[in-house]
Amino acid sequence: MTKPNTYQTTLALTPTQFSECLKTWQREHGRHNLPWQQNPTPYTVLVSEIMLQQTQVATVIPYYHRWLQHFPTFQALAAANEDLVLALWQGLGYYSRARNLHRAARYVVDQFNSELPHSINALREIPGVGPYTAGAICSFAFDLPAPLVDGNVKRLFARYFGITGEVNSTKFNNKVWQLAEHYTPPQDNRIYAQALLDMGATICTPRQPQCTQCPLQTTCYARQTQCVDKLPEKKKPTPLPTRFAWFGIDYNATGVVLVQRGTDAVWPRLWCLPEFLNAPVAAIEHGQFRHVFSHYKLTATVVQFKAPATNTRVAWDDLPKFGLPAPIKRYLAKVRSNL
DNA sequence: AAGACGTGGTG
DNA sequence: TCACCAAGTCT
Repeated sequence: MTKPNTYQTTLALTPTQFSECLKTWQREHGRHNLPWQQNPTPYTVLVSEIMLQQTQVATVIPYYHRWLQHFPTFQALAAANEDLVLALWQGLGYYSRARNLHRAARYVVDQFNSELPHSINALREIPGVGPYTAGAICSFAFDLPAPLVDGNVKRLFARYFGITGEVNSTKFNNKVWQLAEHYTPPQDNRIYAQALLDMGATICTPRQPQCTQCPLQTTCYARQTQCVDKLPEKKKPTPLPTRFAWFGIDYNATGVVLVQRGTDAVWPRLWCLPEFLNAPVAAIEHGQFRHVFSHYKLTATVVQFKAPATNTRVAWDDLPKFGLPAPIKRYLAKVRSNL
């Protein structure tokens, strides 16, 4: 007999009660003015969901508007040039999302006649669309009953249902998805799904959750047992290692030499100062910068060097046309301001 | 299964 | 300065 990893209180709401409670809360207290909630189409839902992966709402908003101005439809995006795609994603991070979204548009145009399918399985064929995004598209684009699990849902469910085990372990994830499916309402899933996200973002927050404002407080496992700050269980993070890198700079009053990075490195396909694999010998240092990634810290040294005449020299005024890594963009802005 | 993959906001 | 976090996916 295995120990159950879920503790349901006798007070737990039925799926119907649970979804009705959340939907009522959403109508009164949820977010209704986000840009992608205004006249949503399957395309705008896909764009917003990809941009919102691991990225906060406030950060996404300006990118979302700019994106739709340049690429209003699947067809427009499918026909776009990759440099413009990356330039418009510049600063958002996780750049494979941009290339996947570009590929997704081509896939939808070619395979689905420019219309998103309604089934989870078909949606999952699309580059960059994983289990969460497929559920989000069904929910937000089509108002269909489909489970959706993101960080908000994991946190809210872990607390409400008392799901133990390390967050993102296979066992934990399976349990959350199982509950998400069980509690998905057959009708009005769009507003229910939005309620899950908005509750997680505004009430059931990671730190200092607003339990007194929560419509689920009287039946919440964590609230009843006063372990809200213990759930979901997180693995202690290992400190980030530090790596070193060296970049060469060759510039004048007109512009600066840039190279396009490969697909297998960080900052794939972005334009960057040329990177040296090893510390250059006897080079003149031009400057340094530090940068923190999700999985390591970078200490970078920039050295002066003479680039081959065949290298691309980008005019200062043309930099916005290229996608540059955020720290490189900052560094070059400073260089230019000192000209 | 675990690691790669960005960045900016916040306490 | 620093730890933690944010609507995950891919390999």
